[in-house]
Amino acid sequence: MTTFLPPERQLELLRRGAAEIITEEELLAKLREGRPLRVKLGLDPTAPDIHIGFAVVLRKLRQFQDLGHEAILVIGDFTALIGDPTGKKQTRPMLTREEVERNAATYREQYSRILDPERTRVTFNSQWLGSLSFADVVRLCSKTTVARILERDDFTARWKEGSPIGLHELLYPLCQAYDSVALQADVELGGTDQKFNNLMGRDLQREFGQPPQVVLLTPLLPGLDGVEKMSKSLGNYIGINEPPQEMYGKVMSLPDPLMVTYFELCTEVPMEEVRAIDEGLRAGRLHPRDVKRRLAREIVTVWHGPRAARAAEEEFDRVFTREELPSEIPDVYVRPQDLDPDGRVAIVRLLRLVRLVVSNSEARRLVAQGGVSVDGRRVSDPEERVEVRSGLVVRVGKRRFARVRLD
RNA sequence: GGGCGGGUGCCCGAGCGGACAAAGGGGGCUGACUGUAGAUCAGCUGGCGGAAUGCCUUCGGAGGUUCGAAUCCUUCCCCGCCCA
Repeated sequence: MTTFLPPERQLELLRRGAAEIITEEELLAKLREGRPLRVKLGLDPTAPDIHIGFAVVLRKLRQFQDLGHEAILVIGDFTALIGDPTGKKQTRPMLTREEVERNAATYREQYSRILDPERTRVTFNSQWLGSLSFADVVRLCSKTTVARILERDDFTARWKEGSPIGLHELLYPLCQAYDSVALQADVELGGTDQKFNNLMGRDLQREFGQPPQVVLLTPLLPGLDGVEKMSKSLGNYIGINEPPQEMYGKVMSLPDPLMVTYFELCTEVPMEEVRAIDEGLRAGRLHPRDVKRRLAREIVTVWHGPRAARAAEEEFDRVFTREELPSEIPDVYVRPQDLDPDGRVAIVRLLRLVRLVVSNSEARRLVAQGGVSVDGRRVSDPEERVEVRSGLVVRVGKRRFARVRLD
Protein backbone atom coordinates (compact mmCIF):
# COMPACT_ATOMS: atom_id res chain seq x y z
CA MET A 1 0.00 0.00 0.00
CA THR A 2 1.25 3.38 -0.91
CA THR A 3 1.20 5.99 1.76
CA PHE A 4 0.14 9.33 0.46
CA LEU A 5 1.07 12.74 1.65
CA PRO A 6 -1.89 14.69 2.96
CA PRO A 7 -4.02 15.81 -0.01
CA GLU A 8 -3.55 19.50 0.77
CA ARG A 9 0.19 19.06 0.80
CA GLN A 10 0.09 17.19 -2.51
CA LEU A 11 -1.95 19.93 -4.07
CA GLU A 12 0.48 22.50 -2.89
CA LEU A 13 3.37 20.66 -4.50
CA LEU A 14 1.53 20.06 -7.72
CA ARG A 15 0.48 23.66 -8.00
CA ARG A 16 4.07 24.75 -8.43
CA GLY A 17 4.89 25.40 -12.07
CA ALA A 18 1.33 24.76 -13.16
CA ALA A 19 -0.18 27.41 -15.38
CA GLU A 20 -3.71 26.32 -14.66
CA ILE A 21 -5.57 23.56 -12.85
CA ILE A 22 -9.15 22.87 -13.85
CA THR A 23 -10.29 22.66 -11.19
CA GLU A 24 -8.30 22.71 -8.00
CA GLU A 25 -11.35 21.72 -5.96
CA GLU A 26 -11.87 18.63 -8.08
CA LEU A 27 -8.22 17.71 -7.86
CA LEU A 28 -8.31 18.03 -4.11
CA ALA A 29 -11.41 15.87 -3.95
CA LYS A 30 -9.73 13.19 -6.06
CA LEU A 31 -6.62 13.29 -3.93
CA ARG A 32 -8.77 12.82 -0.87
CA GLU A 33 -9.98 9.51 -2.21
CA GLY A 34 -6.62 8.16 -1.13
CA ARG A 35 -5.99 6.00 -4.19
CA PRO A 36 -3.40 6.26 -6.95
CA LEU A 37 -4.82 8.55 -9.60
CA ARG A 38 -4.55 7.70 -13.25
CA VAL A 39 -2.64 10.59 -14.73
CA LYS A 40 -2.67 10.73 -18.49
CA LEU A 41 -0.35 12.43 -20.90
CA GLY A 42 -0.77 12.21 -24.65
CA LEU A 43 2.32 11.99 -26.78
CA ASP A 44 3.17 12.42 -30.38
CA PRO A 45 4.20 9.09 -31.89
CA THR A 46 7.14 10.45 -33.86
CA ALA A 47 10.57 9.30 -32.85
CA PRO A 48 11.06 10.67 -29.37
CA ASP A 49 13.62 13.42 -29.20
CA ILE A 50 12.67 15.17 -26.03
CA HIS A 51 13.66 18.76 -25.41
CA ILE A 52 13.68 20.59 -22.11
CA GLY A 53 10.47 22.42 -23.00
CA PHE A 54 8.56 19.22 -23.30
CA ALA A 55 10.36 17.92 -20.25
CA VAL A 56 8.45 20.48 -18.21
CA VAL A 57 5.23 18.53 -18.46
CA LEU A 58 7.03 15.21 -18.17
CA ARG A 59 8.64 16.32 -14.97
CA LYS A 60 5.26 17.32 -13.67
CA LEU A 61 4.11 13.82 -14.44
CA ARG A 62 7.09 12.50 -12.57
CA GLN A 63 6.01 14.56 -9.63
CA PHE A 64 2.65 12.82 -9.64
CA GLN A 65 4.47 9.51 -9.64
CA ASP A 66 6.60 10.53 -6.73
CA LEU A 67 3.40 11.32 -4.89
CA GLY A 68 2.22 7.77 -5.48
CA HIS A 69 0.10 8.12 -8.60
CA GLU A 70 0.11 6.24 -11.86
CA ALA A 71 1.43 7.73 -15.08
CA ILE A 72 -0.20 6.70 -18.31
CA LEU A 73 1.51 7.67 -21.49
CA VAL A 74 -0.74 7.62 -24.50
CA ILE A 75 1.22 7.29 -27.67
CA GLY A 76 -0.94 8.77 -30.38
CA ASP A 77 -0.18 6.25 -33.05
CA PHE A 78 -3.76 6.39 -34.26
CA THR A 79 -4.13 10.13 -34.07
CA ALA A 80 -0.92 10.41 -36.05
CA LEU A 81 -3.14 9.53 -38.95
CA ILE A 82 -4.74 12.89 -38.48
CA GLY A 83 -1.78 14.96 -37.47
CA ASP A 84 -2.12 17.49 -34.72
CA PRO A 85 -3.95 20.44 -36.22
CA THR A 86 -1.52 22.79 -34.58
CA GLY A 87 -0.15 24.35 -37.70
CA LYS A 88 -0.36 22.56 -41.00
CA LYS A 89 1.29 19.21 -41.03
CA GLN A 90 1.35 16.40 -43.47
CA THR A 91 -0.75 13.40 -42.89
CA ARG A 92 1.41 10.61 -41.67
CA PRO A 93 0.84 6.99 -42.56
CA MET A 94 -0.32 4.76 -39.78
CA LEU A 95 2.39 2.81 -38.10
CA THR A 96 2.48 -0.90 -38.60
CA ARG A 97 2.09 -3.17 -35.63
CA GLU A 98 5.77 -4.06 -35.79
CA GLU A 99 6.79 -0.44 -35.73
CA VAL A 100 4.51 0.13 -32.81
CA GLU A 101 6.04 -2.73 -30.89
CA ARG A 102 9.50 -1.59 -31.75
CA ASN A 103 8.71 1.96 -30.73
CA ALA A 104 7.28 0.89 -27.42
CA ALA A 105 10.74 -0.01 -26.25
CA THR A 106 12.16 3.26 -27.51
CA TYR A 107 9.51 5.25 -25.70
CA ARG A 108 10.13 3.46 -22.47
CA GLU A 109 13.83 4.02 -22.77
CA GLN A 110 13.51 7.71 -23.65
CA TYR A 111 10.93 8.57 -21.08
CA SER A 112 12.62 6.63 -18.33
CA ARG A 113 15.15 9.42 -18.20
CA ILE A 114 12.44 11.42 -16.53
CA LEU A 115 9.71 9.08 -15.38
CA ASP A 116 9.75 6.23 -12.94
CA PRO A 117 9.41 3.15 -15.15
CA GLU A 118 7.81 1.22 -12.31
CA ARG A 119 4.85 3.51 -12.26
CA THR A 120 4.53 4.20 -15.96
CA ARG A 121 2.06 2.54 -18.26
CA VAL A 122 2.68 3.01 -21.97
CA THR A 123 -0.37 2.69 -24.15
CA PHE A 124 -1.12 3.23 -27.81
CA ASN A 125 -4.40 4.79 -28.70
CA SER A 126 -4.87 2.64 -31.78
CA GLN A 127 -5.78 -0.01 -29.20
CA TRP A 128 -9.18 1.53 -28.68
CA LEU A 129 -9.57 4.04 -31.49
CA GLY A 130 -8.66 1.47 -34.10
CA SER A 131 -11.53 -0.78 -33.21
CA LEU A 132 -14.27 1.81 -33.32
CA SER A 133 -16.79 1.20 -36.06
CA PHE A 134 -17.90 3.97 -38.36
CA ALA A 135 -21.18 4.02 -36.46
CA ASP A 136 -19.22 4.54 -33.26
CA VAL A 137 -17.42 7.42 -34.85
CA VAL A 138 -20.66 9.02 -35.99
CA ARG A 139 -22.06 8.63 -32.49
CA LEU A 140 -18.91 10.19 -31.08
CA CYS A 141 -19.27 13.11 -33.44
CA SER A 142 -22.81 13.69 -32.32
CA LYS A 143 -21.51 14.51 -28.85
CA THR A 144 -20.17 17.83 -29.92
CA THR A 145 -20.90 20.57 -32.42
CA VAL A 146 -19.06 22.21 -35.26
CA ALA A 147 -19.21 25.52 -33.46
CA ARG A 148 -17.59 23.98 -30.38
CA ILE A 149 -14.76 22.52 -32.42
CA LEU A 150 -14.22 25.60 -34.50
CA GLU A 151 -13.92 27.83 -31.48
CA ARG A 152 -10.59 26.25 -30.88
CA ASP A 153 -7.89 28.83 -31.47
CA ASP A 154 -5.89 26.97 -34.08
CA PHE A 155 -8.92 26.43 -36.23
CA THR A 156 -10.24 29.94 -35.81
CA ALA A 157 -6.90 31.36 -36.80
CA ARG A 158 -6.48 29.13 -39.78
CA TRP A 159 -10.03 29.78 -40.87
CA LYS A 160 -9.47 33.51 -40.76
CA GLU A 161 -6.21 33.46 -42.63
CA GLY A 162 -7.63 31.14 -45.22
CA SER A 163 -5.43 28.18 -44.44
CA PRO A 164 -6.81 24.79 -45.27
CA ILE A 165 -8.48 22.74 -42.57
CA GLY A 166 -9.01 19.10 -43.38
CA LEU A 167 -12.34 17.72 -42.28
CA HIS A 168 -10.56 14.87 -40.54
CA GLU A 169 -8.60 17.35 -38.48
CA LEU A 170 -11.78 18.35 -36.74
CA LEU A 171 -11.85 14.87 -35.31
CA TYR A 172 -8.53 15.26 -33.58
CA PRO A 173 -9.86 16.77 -30.37
CA LEU A 174 -12.53 14.08 -30.23
CA CYS A 175 -10.00 11.32 -30.58
CA GLN A 176 -7.84 12.69 -27.84
CA ALA A 177 -10.88 13.18 -25.67
CA TYR A 178 -11.93 9.61 -26.25
CA ASP A 179 -8.54 8.48 -25.00
CA SER A 180 -9.51 9.87 -21.64
CA VAL A 181 -12.76 7.96 -21.75
CA ALA A 182 -11.06 4.71 -22.68
CA LEU A 183 -8.53 5.09 -19.88
CA GLN A 184 -10.92 6.58 -17.35
CA ALA A 185 -8.33 9.22 -16.68
CA ASP A 186 -8.46 11.09 -13.40
CA VAL A 187 -6.07 13.76 -14.49
CA GLU A 188 -4.77 14.84 -17.85
CA LEU A 189 -1.60 16.83 -18.19
CA GLY A 190 -0.73 19.04 -21.09
CA GLY A 191 0.86 22.25 -22.21
CA THR A 192 -1.39 25.28 -22.17
CA ASP A 193 -1.85 24.86 -25.91
CA GLN A 194 -3.63 21.58 -25.20
CA LYS A 195 -6.34 23.19 -23.11
CA PHE A 196 -9.06 22.76 -25.66
CA ASN A 197 -8.36 19.09 -26.29
CA ASN A 198 -8.12 18.39 -22.61
CA LEU A 199 -11.36 20.12 -21.82
CA MET A 200 -13.02 18.15 -24.56
CA GLY A 201 -11.95 15.08 -22.61
CA ARG A 202 -13.95 16.33 -19.64
CA ASP A 203 -17.04 16.84 -21.77
CA LEU A 204 -16.80 13.46 -23.37
CA GLN A 205 -16.23 11.69 -20.10
CA ARG A 206 -19.38 13.29 -18.75
CA GLU A 207 -21.24 12.11 -21.84
CA PHE A 208 -20.03 8.61 -21.08
CA GLY A 209 -21.09 8.84 -17.47
CA GLN A 210 -17.61 9.18 -16.04
CA PRO A 211 -16.40 11.76 -13.57
CA PRO A 212 -14.57 14.39 -15.58
CA GLN A 213 -10.79 14.43 -15.43
CA VAL A 214 -8.90 17.23 -13.86
CA VAL A 215 -6.84 19.18 -16.33
CA LEU A 216 -3.44 20.43 -15.27
CA LEU A 217 -1.71 22.68 -17.76
CA THR A 218 1.96 23.54 -17.74
CA PRO A 219 3.31 26.70 -19.33
CA LEU A 220 4.95 26.47 -22.70
CA LEU A 221 8.63 27.07 -22.39
CA PRO A 222 9.81 29.82 -24.73
CA GLY A 223 12.54 28.65 -27.08
CA LEU A 224 16.06 29.94 -27.44
CA ASP A 225 14.87 32.78 -29.64
CA GLY A 226 12.81 34.05 -26.75
CA VAL A 227 9.76 34.48 -28.94
CA GLU A 228 8.34 31.20 -30.15
CA LYS A 229 7.66 28.26 -27.91
CA MET A 230 10.39 25.70 -27.81
CA SER A 231 9.89 23.16 -30.55
CA LYS A 232 11.83 20.73 -32.58
CA SER A 233 10.59 22.05 -35.89
CA LEU A 234 11.61 25.61 -35.09
CA GLY A 235 15.06 24.47 -34.10
CA ASN A 236 15.05 26.68 -31.02
CA TYR A 237 15.37 23.87 -28.54
CA ILE A 238 17.71 22.12 -26.17
CA GLY A 239 17.39 18.36 -26.43
CA ILE A 240 17.70 16.37 -23.23
CA ASN A 241 20.11 14.02 -24.95
CA GLU A 242 22.40 16.72 -26.21
CA PRO A 243 25.95 16.65 -24.94
CA PRO A 244 26.68 18.84 -21.90
CA GLN A 245 28.76 21.20 -23.98
CA GLU A 246 25.95 21.91 -26.42
CA MET A 247 23.43 22.33 -23.65
CA TYR A 248 25.61 24.74 -21.79
CA GLY A 249 26.24 26.85 -24.86
CA LYS A 250 22.63 26.94 -25.82
CA VAL A 251 21.56 28.10 -22.41
CA MET A 252 24.16 30.85 -22.59
CA SER A 253 22.58 32.05 -25.82
CA LEU A 254 19.26 32.57 -24.12
CA PRO A 255 17.88 36.10 -24.04
CA ASP A 256 18.36 37.53 -20.54
CA PRO A 257 14.69 38.11 -19.72
CA LEU A 258 14.00 34.38 -19.96
CA MET A 259 16.43 33.36 -17.29
CA VAL A 260 14.03 33.40 -14.38
CA THR A 261 11.40 31.42 -16.25
CA TYR A 262 13.98 28.80 -17.07
CA PHE A 263 15.10 28.59 -13.46
CA GLU A 264 11.52 27.99 -12.50
CA LEU A 265 10.61 25.43 -15.08
CA CYS A 266 13.82 23.67 -15.94
CA THR A 267 15.88 23.39 -12.78
CA GLU A 268 15.62 22.02 -9.29
CA VAL A 269 16.54 25.33 -7.74
CA PRO A 270 14.10 26.00 -4.91
CA MET A 271 11.53 28.66 -5.57
CA GLU A 272 12.68 30.93 -2.75
CA GLU A 273 16.06 31.05 -4.35
CA VAL A 274 14.60 31.67 -7.79
CA ARG A 275 12.71 34.60 -6.37
CA ALA A 276 15.89 35.90 -4.78
CA ILE A 277 17.67 35.68 -8.11
CA ASP A 278 14.84 37.53 -9.79
CA GLU A 279 15.02 40.34 -7.26
CA GLY A 280 18.78 40.43 -7.41
CA LEU A 281 18.66 40.90 -11.15
CA ARG A 282 16.07 43.63 -10.95
CA ALA A 283 18.00 45.48 -8.31
CA GLY A 284 21.20 45.14 -10.30
CA ARG A 285 22.84 43.30 -7.43
CA LEU A 286 23.47 40.24 -9.58
CA HIS A 287 25.33 40.28 -12.86
CA PRO A 288 23.25 38.71 -15.65
CA ARG A 289 26.27 36.83 -16.88
CA ASP A 290 26.82 35.13 -13.55
CA VAL A 291 23.15 34.28 -13.28
CA LYS A 292 23.16 32.79 -16.73
CA ARG A 293 26.24 30.74 -15.98
CA ARG A 294 24.51 29.39 -12.93
CA LEU A 295 21.43 28.62 -14.99
CA ALA A 296 23.47 26.80 -17.60
CA ARG A 297 25.17 24.79 -14.88
CA GLU A 298 21.87 23.90 -13.22
CA ILE A 299 20.27 22.75 -16.43
CA VAL A 300 23.23 20.64 -17.47
CA THR A 301 23.23 19.19 -13.97
CA VAL A 302 19.64 18.04 -14.31
CA TRP A 303 20.49 15.95 -17.35
CA HIS A 304 24.15 15.09 -17.01
CA GLY A 305 25.06 15.59 -13.38
CA PRO A 306 27.21 18.21 -11.64
CA ARG A 307 30.53 16.94 -12.85
CA ALA A 308 29.60 17.22 -16.51
CA ALA A 309 28.16 20.65 -15.81
CA ARG A 310 31.40 21.88 -14.37
CA ALA A 311 33.37 20.45 -17.27
CA ALA A 312 31.04 22.08 -19.76
CA GLU A 313 31.53 25.41 -18.06
CA GLU A 314 35.28 25.13 -18.15
CA GLU A 315 35.19 24.26 -21.81
CA PHE A 316 32.90 27.15 -22.54
CA ASP A 317 35.18 29.60 -20.77
CA ARG A 318 38.13 28.23 -22.61
CA VAL A 319 36.65 28.55 -26.07
CA PHE A 320 34.48 31.64 -25.82
CA THR A 321 35.86 33.77 -23.03
CA ARG A 322 39.53 33.06 -23.49
CA GLU A 323 39.19 32.21 -27.16
CA GLU A 324 41.44 29.20 -26.83
CA LEU A 325 41.11 25.97 -28.74
CA PRO A 326 38.55 23.51 -27.50
CA SER A 327 39.92 20.43 -25.74
CA GLU A 328 38.63 18.20 -28.47
CA ILE A 329 38.79 19.00 -32.14
CA PRO A 330 37.40 16.57 -34.68
CA ASP A 331 40.01 15.06 -36.96
CA VAL A 332 39.34 15.25 -40.64
CA TYR A 333 41.32 13.08 -42.98
CA VAL A 334 42.70 14.65 -46.11
CA ARG A 335 44.27 12.66 -48.88
CA PRO A 336 47.71 13.92 -49.89
CA GLN A 337 46.76 13.66 -53.54
CA ASP A 338 44.14 16.34 -52.95
CA LEU A 339 46.91 18.79 -52.22
CA ASP A 340 49.02 20.54 -54.77
CA PRO A 341 52.39 18.90 -55.47
CA ASP A 342 54.16 21.38 -53.19
CA GLY A 343 51.97 20.37 -50.25
CA ARG A 344 49.97 23.55 -50.36
CA VAL A 345 46.38 24.06 -51.25
CA ALA A 346 44.14 27.07 -51.83
CA ILE A 347 42.39 28.11 -48.63
CA VAL A 348 39.02 27.90 -50.33
CA ARG A 349 39.71 24.35 -51.33
CA LEU A 350 41.05 23.44 -47.93
CA LEU A 351 37.85 24.56 -46.27
CA ARG A 352 35.96 22.19 -48.51
CA LEU A 353 38.38 19.34 -47.95
CA VAL A 354 37.84 19.54 -44.21
CA ARG A 355 34.12 19.89 -44.79
CA LEU A 356 33.76 23.07 -42.83
CA VAL A 357 31.97 24.56 -45.77
CA VAL A 358 29.80 23.23 -48.61
CA SER A 359 30.56 25.49 -51.52
CA ASN A 360 33.43 27.56 -52.81
CA SER A 361 31.30 30.65 -52.68
CA GLU A 362 30.64 30.15 -49.02
CA ALA A 363 34.31 29.59 -48.37
CA ARG A 364 35.29 32.76 -50.23
CA ARG A 365 32.74 34.74 -48.30
CA LEU A 366 33.96 33.51 -44.95
CA VAL A 367 37.56 34.19 -45.80
CA ALA A 368 36.77 37.64 -47.08
CA GLN A 369 34.85 38.37 -43.91
CA GLY A 370 37.77 37.40 -41.75
CA GLY A 371 36.07 34.37 -40.29
CA VAL A 372 38.73 31.85 -41.15
CA SER A 373 41.94 31.04 -39.39
CA VAL A 374 44.57 28.36 -39.78
CA ASP A 375 46.61 27.45 -36.71
CA GLY A 376 45.45 30.65 -35.11
CA ARG A 377 46.48 32.87 -38.00
CA ARG A 378 43.67 34.68 -39.73
CA VAL A 379 43.55 34.06 -43.44
CA SER A 380 41.77 36.88 -45.18
CA ASP A 381 42.93 36.51 -48.76
CA PRO A 382 40.70 34.07 -50.64
CA GLU A 383 43.53 33.41 -53.06
CA GLU A 384 46.02 32.36 -50.43
CA ARG A 385 47.52 28.91 -50.68
CA VAL A 386 48.07 27.31 -47.33
CA GLU A 387 50.82 24.90 -46.44
CA VAL A 388 49.13 21.79 -45.14
CA ARG A 389 50.57 19.42 -42.58
CA SER A 390 49.06 16.90 -40.26
CA GLY A 391 47.68 18.51 -37.11
CA LEU A 392 46.85 21.80 -38.75
CA VAL A 393 43.83 23.37 -37.06
CA VAL A 394 41.34 25.09 -39.29
CA ARG A 395 38.78 27.34 -37.67
CA VAL A 396 35.66 28.97 -39.04
CA GLY A 397 33.93 31.54 -36.93
CA LYS A 398 33.98 30.94 -33.21
CA ARG A 399 32.84 27.41 -32.98
CA ARG A 400 33.67 25.36 -36.03
CA PHE A 401 36.98 23.54 -35.88
CA ALA A 402 38.73 20.79 -37.76
CA ARG A 403 42.14 19.23 -37.31
CA VAL A 404 43.73 18.07 -40.52
CA ARG A 405 45.04 14.52 -40.68
CA LEU A 406 47.02 13.47 -43.68
CA ASP A 407 47.16 9.82 -44.50
C1' G B 1 -20.97 22.48 -60.89
C1' G B 2 -20.19 28.15 -61.46
C1' G B 3 -17.32 32.79 -60.35
C1' C B 4 -12.81 34.78 -58.40
C1' G B 5 -7.81 34.91 -56.20
C1' G B 6 -3.23 32.31 -55.55
C1' G B 7 1.43 28.90 -56.02
C1' U B 8 8.45 33.19 -56.01
C1' G B 9 15.04 31.75 -53.05
C1' C B 10 15.53 28.19 -45.86
C1' C B 11 10.59 30.83 -44.31
C1' C B 12 7.24 35.08 -45.13
C1' G B 13 6.61 38.30 -49.04
C1' A B 14 7.27 42.23 -53.42
C1' G B 15 7.88 41.82 -58.56
C1' C B 16 3.93 41.10 -63.42
C1' G B 17 8.20 41.13 -70.86
C1' G B 18 14.59 43.30 -70.62
C1' A B 19 18.41 47.24 -65.83
C1' C B 20 15.98 39.99 -61.96
C1' A B 21 19.93 35.71 -58.81
C1' A B 22 15.00 38.62 -58.31
C1' A B 23 12.86 44.57 -53.30
C1' G B 24 11.78 44.10 -48.04
C1' G B 25 11.40 41.30 -43.54
C1' G B 26 12.53 36.83 -40.69
C1' G B 27 16.09 33.18 -40.02
C1' G B 28 21.20 31.86 -40.70
C1' C B 29 26.44 33.15 -41.14
C1' U B 30 30.82 36.52 -40.34
C1' G B 31 33.09 40.73 -38.01
C1' A B 32 33.48 44.70 -34.24
C1' C B 33 32.26 45.43 -29.38
C1' U B 34 30.93 42.94 -24.95
C1' G B 35 28.78 39.99 -20.11
C1' U B 36 28.13 34.54 -23.68
C1' A B 37 26.65 31.22 -28.94
C1' G B 38 22.97 37.17 -25.05
C1' A B 39 22.32 42.81 -26.47
C1' U B 40 24.00 46.49 -29.98
C1' C B 41 26.23 47.98 -34.65
C1' A B 42 28.12 46.54 -39.59
C1' G B 43 28.60 43.15 -43.62
C1' C B 44 27.29 38.62 -46.06
C1' U B 45 23.45 35.12 -47.35
C1' G B 46 22.07 30.06 -55.23
C1' G B 47 26.35 27.66 -57.61
C1' C B 48 30.86 27.84 -60.66
C1' G B 49 34.83 31.10 -60.88
C1' G B 50 42.16 34.10 -61.49
C1' A B 51 34.80 38.24 -57.78
C1' A B 52 34.71 39.45 -64.98
C1' U B 53 29.46 44.86 -67.66
C1' G B 54 31.30 36.20 -67.28
C1' C B 55 28.87 31.32 -67.18
C1' C B 56 25.21 27.78 -65.01
C1' U B 57 20.77 26.67 -62.16
C1' U B 58 16.22 28.91 -59.65
C1' C B 59 10.30 31.95 -59.42
C1' G B 60 4.28 24.81 -58.90
C1' G B 61 5.02 20.88 -63.58
C1' A B 62 5.20 20.46 -68.98
C1' G B 63 4.95 22.82 -73.61
C1' G B 64 4.71 27.53 -76.55
C1' U B 65 5.13 32.98 -78.13
C1' U B 66 9.44 36.39 -78.19
C1' C B 67 15.94 38.68 -79.91
C1' G B 68 14.63 38.12 -74.58
C1' A B 69 9.79 35.44 -69.67
C1' A B 70 9.32 34.93 -62.64
C1' U B 71 6.49 38.27 -65.74
C1' C B 72 2.40 36.75 -72.00
C1' C B 73 -0.34 32.07 -74.07
C1' U B 74 -1.81 26.68 -73.65
C1' U B 75 -2.26 22.64 -70.56
C1' C B 76 -1.68 19.89 -66.10
C1' C B 77 -1.13 19.64 -60.67
C1' C B 78 -1.99 21.99 -55.93
C1' C B 79 -4.29 25.74 -52.48
C1' G B 80 -7.82 29.54 -50.76
C1' C B 81 -12.47 32.51 -51.01
C1' C B 82 -17.60 33.25 -52.67
C1' C B 83 -22.18 31.05 -54.83
C1' A B 84 -24.72 26.30 -55.45
